[in-house]
Amino acid sequence: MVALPKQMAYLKKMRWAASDEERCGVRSWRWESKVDFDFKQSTVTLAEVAAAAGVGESTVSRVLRNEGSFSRKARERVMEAVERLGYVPNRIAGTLASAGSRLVAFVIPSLSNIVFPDVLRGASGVLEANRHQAVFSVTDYDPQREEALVAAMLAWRPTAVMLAGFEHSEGTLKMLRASGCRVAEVLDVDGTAVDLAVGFSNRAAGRASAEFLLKRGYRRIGYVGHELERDTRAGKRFAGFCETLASGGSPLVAREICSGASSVESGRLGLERLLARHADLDAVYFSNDDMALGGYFHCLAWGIAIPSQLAIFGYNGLDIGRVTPQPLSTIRTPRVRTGQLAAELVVTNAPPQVVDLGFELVEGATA
Amino acid sequence: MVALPKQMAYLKKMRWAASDEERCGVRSWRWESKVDFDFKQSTVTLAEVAAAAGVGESTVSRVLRNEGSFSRKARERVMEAVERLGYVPNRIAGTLASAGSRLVAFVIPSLSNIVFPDVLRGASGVLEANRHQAVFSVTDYDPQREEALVAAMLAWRPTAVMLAGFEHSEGTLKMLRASGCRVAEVLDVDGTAVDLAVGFSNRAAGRASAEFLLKRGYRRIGYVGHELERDTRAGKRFAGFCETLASGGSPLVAREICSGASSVESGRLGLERLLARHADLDAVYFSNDDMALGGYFHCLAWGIAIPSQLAIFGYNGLDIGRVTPQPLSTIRTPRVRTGQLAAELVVTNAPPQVVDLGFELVEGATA
DNA sequence: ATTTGTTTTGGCAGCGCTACCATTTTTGAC
DNA sequence: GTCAAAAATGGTAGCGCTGCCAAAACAAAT
Repeated sequence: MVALPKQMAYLKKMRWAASDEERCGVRSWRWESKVDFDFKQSTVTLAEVAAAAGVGESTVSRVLRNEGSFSRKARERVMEAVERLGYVPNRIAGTLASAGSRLVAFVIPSLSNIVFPDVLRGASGVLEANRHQAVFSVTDYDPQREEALVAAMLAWRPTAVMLAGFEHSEGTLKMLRASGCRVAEVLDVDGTAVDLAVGFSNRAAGRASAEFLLKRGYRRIGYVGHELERDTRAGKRFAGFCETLASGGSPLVAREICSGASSVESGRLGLERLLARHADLDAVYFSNDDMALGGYFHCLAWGIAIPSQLAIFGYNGLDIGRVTPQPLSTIRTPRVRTGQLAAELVVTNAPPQVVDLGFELVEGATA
Repeated sequence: MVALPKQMAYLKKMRWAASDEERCGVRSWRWESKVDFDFKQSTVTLAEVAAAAGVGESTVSRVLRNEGSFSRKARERVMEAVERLGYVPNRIAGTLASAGSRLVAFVIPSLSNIVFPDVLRGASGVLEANRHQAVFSVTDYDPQREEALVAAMLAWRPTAVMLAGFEHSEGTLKMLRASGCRVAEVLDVDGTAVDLAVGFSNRAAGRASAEFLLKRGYRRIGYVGHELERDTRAGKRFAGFCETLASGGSPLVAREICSGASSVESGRLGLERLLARHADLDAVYFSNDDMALGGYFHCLAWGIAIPSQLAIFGYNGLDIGRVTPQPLSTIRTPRVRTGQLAAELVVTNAPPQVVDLGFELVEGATA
């Protein structure tokens, strides 16, 4: 059912361009398609191309895949026919016949958290260069959905499935193992891989952050994060962080967990709430850079001096953090590289392995 | 369908083992897989399930798709066999036999520009709810690549193809029209649609921004943008902006075009360069919020008072702009909704139409 | 019981392509 | 020319599933 919003509150606000067309409002109109409205697939098949070119089907197939041997003349005739008929190969049929889908499935927690688009971006280039294609779906950090989506993905007989981290339901793991396709678990190395894993240690990142803050002399340290049960990698960072703080003799003073996904706004609100309870903190660790930026903005807005009055530390190393008036202190992670490498391992059919790409601590100016 | 195992032990308490290996470096090791390293696809077929269940193939097919009629008993026997054998349906074969891929192809310019993940996010939910799947590839704003990628996508006989905007190569258009699959062009309405279009008017957004700035009394206005030939929607905004400025009697004073994609850093550098040439500007329009944030940070860092000394105006209405110390003045666009609606139109096989979802001007505090 | 109508079932022909193999044509060395 | 080796070609059997159809089983009404 097409649900066209009839009246949206925000539209009333303003009207522009009284002159010609009214563009700002919701508007919709029919457009007489030149396309035949009976949307059936164009049905030029390889057999038809073969007939048109006056060669056998096998020859057409070989020419099109540039594989096996065929004469220059055959090639020309085939290409001519392909062009003339507007033939588009059917990979569905091709895959069924040859058992090689060249499809790589991504089952990721979210598209809002820039981390995952980054991985997709890295992988996407490599896949394309190797004539593979990316399919994806979004779990919203829900293991149940992940399981259902993995099942759906496997139905496409992908070359590989890529998932975030190691925490999956038993059912998911079982399916993956039974599927026979490659599995790449990315963005973490703290756990047991099914097959391939590419990423970095979140726990170590948490520890490194704590160590840095301690070394800088901060002692009353707090944490602002988002839902940890869902984002298990953030949970691991937090655990590593607390661990090192504790063994350093300055255990975490307080934490504020914001419900929902991480966001700049959550970070800002989280810090506000945390400081309301503990005004004497001298440093705050955030679950990631988005959250940290929110904290940073809070401080800017309220005139809290950074880092003398309060230090801020994030995670991810987003580009934006390098351009803020004071560069954000954070840990930069090779997310794009993670996607690239995972894709490379998959397309080269590399043996099972875990690759730790490490991370880089960016000192910045906020801690 | 594969029965999904119930309990998930996915939250197997992670062990935060003591300080063992140093995780921060690059490291990689082999892991002895329990999976047979001959990665052949599991080969349980529907026929085998039928045999195991003691029913015909058709019955299995009907049960699995929950379509047509079958007895309760048949259902039970089939499900039991499916579970016991770990059968995963093969959609490749299913699609070939039934001509309905339930695949929606996205050919988008970029994953770095948050706009596109937003659209994907909106579409993704709707598609999933309708048992469709998203395939995507990235053109990097290159029409040639777009053409190649569309061709590759069409080989999967998708239900629909979604593209950004209306500017496509002749070849792309021809293929799309000939493909017989639905086409949705998103994020713009200023142009001629092939089939479906969902978005908002970039021209009008540019005009609205200019009108707003003029109304606020700014007269010496500049522009900082990124490569316009590539991002045609940004180009349309710019055109609309200049148009209104000119007809308002205060034509654009200067512009600074940064090479490469839009980014916070480009915005900062761009503003710096622009001000070096024209110190007397009283407002700057940016090609989008990322760029505008960069400009905002530049001002913060250099003590340029906003908006009294210099006004800043962006485009997109990113969340982050609402949380900066001064909320960013910008135009908020319904990107997620665009993805949703486009997906809805596609899955409901709605007639060809263009839907303008409008936009909202956010006054903010920077202009 | 018999008839009529309804539900359930299984067989099988493709879907469009590739893999394999057998056949034909070409090439090159004598 | 001849002959063996190599290159080029075409026929055809599936890949795993769904759609169609006829057959079988069951139910309801006489």
